[in-house]
Amino acid sequence: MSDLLERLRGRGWRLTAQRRVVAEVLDGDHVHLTADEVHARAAARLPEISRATVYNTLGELVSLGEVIEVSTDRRAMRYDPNAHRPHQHLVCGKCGLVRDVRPVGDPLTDLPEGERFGFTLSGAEITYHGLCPSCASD
Amino acid sequence: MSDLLERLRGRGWRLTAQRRVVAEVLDGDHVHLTADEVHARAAARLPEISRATVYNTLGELVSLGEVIEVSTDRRAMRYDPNAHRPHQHLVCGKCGLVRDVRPVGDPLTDLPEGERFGFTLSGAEITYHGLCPSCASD
DNA sequence: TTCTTGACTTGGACTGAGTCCAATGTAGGA
DNA sequence: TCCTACATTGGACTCAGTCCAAGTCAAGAA
Ligand SMILES: [Mn+2]
Ligand SMILES: [Mn+2]
Ligand SMILES: [Zn+2]
Ligand SMILES: [Zn+2]
Repeated sequence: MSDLLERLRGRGWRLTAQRRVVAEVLDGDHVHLTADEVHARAAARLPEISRATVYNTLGELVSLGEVIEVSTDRRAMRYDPNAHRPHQHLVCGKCGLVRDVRPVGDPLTDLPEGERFGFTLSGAEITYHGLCPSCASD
Repeated sequence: MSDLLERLRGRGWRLTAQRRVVAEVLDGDHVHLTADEVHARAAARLPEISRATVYNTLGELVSLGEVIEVSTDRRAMRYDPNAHRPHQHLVCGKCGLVRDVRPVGDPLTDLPEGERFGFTLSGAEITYHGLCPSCASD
């Protein structure tokens, strides 16, 4: 994650305490936090950080391609640091748990020419829905 | 569409003018309107209809399985009367045009056992992204 | 090391989408 | 025709996110 910060500094990013804690909070696997969750965790380390800065920083990380936005429900957008390896999402409909998954094959090839309506395709997003082990046994 | 209204009346639905115009507005193919678009079109026929009633009616149609909710962007939910035949969506990233598409195969079978994390799967939603013919030639 | 300055951060006002509710109206059975 | 449980209404409210003017500060220049 500090290699991330170095990379961004090389791209002209000013390294502030606020940006550092946001990057730290986003470290890990299967991380899909909302902006307010990021803010709460960042504020635990740096109490004066504002919501506006969290939104600014997340937006920059997204446009720099270091974080992707994922919407798993009709509520808040989630921020995912696993931007380097393409993947899809498996969501528990009861507790909201999100796992990164890699289906076999390229989703784009499943859409036959006759179903493309002349579009130029650029990508596909898949959300698998189900119940996680602990929610299934309730 | 009036067969829909009959079916719902058989299920104890009171047939009001408001519900009738909401159902009429949702008729057609490749229809994916936001609640406010439904409200605007319904109000053209029945000026006194309220936003609250449009939301109530759409919510009922969704829980009765007659309409599905689709979120194609980070903005408003869209309401899709094509609830009878399972399908996926192809979205133009520029103008927002949405087409119903049917990829080959069952998306669920593309997720190998080792990538299911013990979940009980219930469905998969795919959004294909691209540019429609007129946006691609700009 | 200090200076300078444009980039960064801040709190709070604002927006858009959606929910909730108490008061009012009405579909449809008796 | 009457009754009433169900439906509709406007407006207040919530939640996620955006915007802004004022204040702060990282980091290059000297
Ligand atoms: Mn992910
Ligand atoms: Mn559709
Ligand atoms: Zn669960
Ligand atoms: Zn287009």
